[in-house]
Amino acid sequence: MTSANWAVGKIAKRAGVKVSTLHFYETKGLIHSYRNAGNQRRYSPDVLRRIAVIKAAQKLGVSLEEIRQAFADLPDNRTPTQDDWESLSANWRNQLDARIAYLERLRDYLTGCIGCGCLSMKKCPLYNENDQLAAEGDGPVILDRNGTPD
Amino acid sequence: MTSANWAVGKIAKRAGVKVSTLHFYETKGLIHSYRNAGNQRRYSPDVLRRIAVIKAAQKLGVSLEEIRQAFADLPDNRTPTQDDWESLSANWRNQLDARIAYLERLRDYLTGCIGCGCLSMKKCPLYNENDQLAAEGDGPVILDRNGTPD
DNA sequence: ACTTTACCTCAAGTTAACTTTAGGTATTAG
DNA sequence: CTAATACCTAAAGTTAACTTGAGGTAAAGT
Repeated sequence: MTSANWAVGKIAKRAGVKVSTLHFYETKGLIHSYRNAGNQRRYSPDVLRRIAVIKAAQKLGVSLEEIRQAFADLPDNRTPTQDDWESLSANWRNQLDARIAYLERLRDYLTGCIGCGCLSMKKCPLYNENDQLAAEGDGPVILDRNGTPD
Repeated sequence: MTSANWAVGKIAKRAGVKVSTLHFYETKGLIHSYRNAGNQRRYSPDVLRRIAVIKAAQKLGVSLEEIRQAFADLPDNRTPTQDDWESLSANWRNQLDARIAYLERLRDYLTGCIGCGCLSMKKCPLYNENDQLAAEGDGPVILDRNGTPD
């Protein structure tokens, strides 16, 4: 069995997070601890890698809830092996690619919109991209010349 | 003078936001309204463009506070003209470029880290990028072989 | 005129991801 | 053995960006 005798303060220091964060991650089901005779948390060193995965995923823009689900999908909830991490990262990489692509599209629109005066709510993709509003019916519309109500 | 006789519900509908959002933006100093005899808000149609700018900026990842500051930097706090919007967007574009570059770097690391087993807290850029933790002293460190505490 | 719909203000609720505080126990250093 | 740390739990506070609710007024439709 893995040695599980690290106290929470030691783990926190090594991982570069606060003790309260570890408590919090535990309540969220992201990490796990054992208890010693005095009811204090003791950790297997595996938890450090798990925290590293959490922190890395957060940088990719993955929420704790998504991370929790990814961890939960691991067979019997164990700490990810290298293979597990590979599939997690492949998954998250797709999300990252999508986010990058989205921002790049915005950047292009932003460039295109400079000086074109197209920042009218209905036409400009900067405003409407990914909005259902862009369709028909109510929602953003272009102002008429004189801007009178009704 | 600009006609300022749009009621908040009309503006909300045209802009595709809730009335409460307009109230909220007003308390944050992002938009401005006039009052009629019965103390109800009335808007100049300019506000629609301002909302469009807010929404566009949010998509770029700019916070409301940063938007407020950008608006406040406009001479006499007026609605941005095309030139104003150009300089705002040039500014925000830089931020966007930086964000994209950052995510691209993460993507590269993610690719590089797949299968390399480097997700150890001290070495892996996925964990340490932009962290002051990466330097010296306390902070994330690599586990030793046997993972014993102290 | 009367009734519905739109507004108003102020306070409190919401979500994510934590941190802080309070009151109390376990460990550790000397 | 004792004092200083380290831990524990549960609850409340924090920030951003809004939304919801309560109690009451104004405007609009018929």
